Amino acid sequence: MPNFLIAKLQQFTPLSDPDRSALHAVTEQRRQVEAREDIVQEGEAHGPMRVVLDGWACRYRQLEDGRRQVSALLLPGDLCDTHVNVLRAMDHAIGTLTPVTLAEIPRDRLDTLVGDHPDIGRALWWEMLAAASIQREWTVNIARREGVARLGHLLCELFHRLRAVGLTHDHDYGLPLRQSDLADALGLTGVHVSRCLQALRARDLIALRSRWLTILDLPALQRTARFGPGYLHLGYRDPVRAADAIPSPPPETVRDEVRRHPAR
Amino acid sequence: MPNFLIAKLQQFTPLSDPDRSALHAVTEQRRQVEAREDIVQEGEAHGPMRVVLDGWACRYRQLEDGRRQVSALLLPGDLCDTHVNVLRAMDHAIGTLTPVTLAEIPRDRLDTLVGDHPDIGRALWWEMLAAASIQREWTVNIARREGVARLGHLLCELFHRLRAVGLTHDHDYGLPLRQSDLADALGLTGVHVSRCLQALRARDLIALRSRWLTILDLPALQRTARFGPGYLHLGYRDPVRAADAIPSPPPETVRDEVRRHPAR
DNA sequence: CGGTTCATTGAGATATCTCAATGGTCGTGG
DNA sequence: CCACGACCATTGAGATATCTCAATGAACCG
Repeated sequence: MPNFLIAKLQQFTPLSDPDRSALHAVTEQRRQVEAREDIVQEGEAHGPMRVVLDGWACRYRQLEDGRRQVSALLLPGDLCDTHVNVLRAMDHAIGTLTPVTLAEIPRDRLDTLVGDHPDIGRALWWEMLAAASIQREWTVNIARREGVARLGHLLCELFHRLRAVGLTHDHDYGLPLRQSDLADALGLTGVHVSRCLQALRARDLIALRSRWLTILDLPALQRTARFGPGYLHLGYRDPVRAADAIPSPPPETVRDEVRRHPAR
Repeated sequence: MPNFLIAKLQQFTPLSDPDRSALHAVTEQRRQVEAREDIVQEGEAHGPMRVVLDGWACRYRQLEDGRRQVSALLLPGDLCDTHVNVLRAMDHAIGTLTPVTLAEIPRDRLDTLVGDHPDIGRALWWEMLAAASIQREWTVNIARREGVARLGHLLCELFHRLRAVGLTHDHDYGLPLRQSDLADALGLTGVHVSRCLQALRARDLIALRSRWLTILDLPALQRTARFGPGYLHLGYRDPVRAADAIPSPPPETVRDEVRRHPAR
């Protein structure tokens, strides 16, 4: 499996060979988590720095009435806890959506890593700020766009973020979420997400079958979603995807596809 | 005027005398900005680190259709740009809501400040992470709570944040926003905010007159808004407000009040 | 005093929700 | 290989929250 953390950080700066092997070394310690389990629970104290190396996870808060709100989607290469030792307790939980491979980097190793490799430190800084920017954009998206555009916006965002780590194939990508997950992320209902998806399909903007999304007309989708990629702060500078991360082809049969993603 | 940056950072750790005077020194360079002007515009490159020393500002994005969404409210003591030199361009604008006093700290002074005063560095870290947590909570609030609760939640948040810097008086505070500003922050319409305010008034939870908010029953308001202060990561450890920041009394006449706040 | 800005109110339009029923797909066990 | 159950997506129809537009009212300002 390619190292998606490296792929991601290289979106910010090209890293040297020593940088890359240091990152490889530091992500060797891994942990598998099943789908639909918590990685970190609300109220928990801080632990090591965790990185999602494969699979999808999310930050979420469970509301009193049983509904939940996902406040961020964590894709391969994303960091779980930027909140170093500073905050006492997690104010939200992190849970998996698919089976996830996690790297756990002890704080002291992280410190020496950043000390020895300033470019990595800067790239981690960038990742934090980009994540904050995404969070702001979610606020805007949820607050101001109606269902269809809101959903389209998320699908565009995921496309660009996945492309940055080499997890797209043309205008396709594996989308291992069910509609209720999308609803939790968008502040909508599962039922309504279903209808919004229909609307996007009816306009020939997307096709979604068996957890595989095809964007049929990216410019048109971005237009209807009023999506601009600037807030992602991605460079696509060194398109790592060819070299370091090979995307899977679109599925031939449903069964094959589902098996391959995202456990791979 | 008390230094609200110091008041705020002391919510995280008590600072030593040298720390405090270093902060005083570094915030001496000030700038006044009129109400309803931009401090930083979208697309602008990074500048010095800016701190709101007095008055209210907000992060916002202007949408194509003329509406705008406020993604964060910046109160006295809050930082404008955490995005150090890392990101190329602002993905949102920062504008004032009232007249604002700004401190502008050049990057190199910031670096030496943090180098010489590690506690300040840690406190700035904390401020960043707390801001990110607030941003997540806004996502949840806007996505999942209906108008009345959503508005109540914001009013509770502002109460706690203002109290942390000593800008409350009992259960009152100056709220220099018009209803359309609240609407922009909440993802609602001005009209609807008006109705939600009526609802809160009708339940005897708040009183709001001439930019002064009185919370008549904080526990009840927090209950109906399902507000929990944990995500603010405030300690109230060293209640600086008595020592370093004197809140203004509630207004006697409308005219007096409006003059005093927040220009002071 | 008249103008400007903001808040309030009313009434019809729309987006989204809720609840309940139906249908599809996949895995499992006989 | 089929039948069943589990899980998820789809559809329909009525309920509700919020929006839009327009009119009125209140406060303040010069």
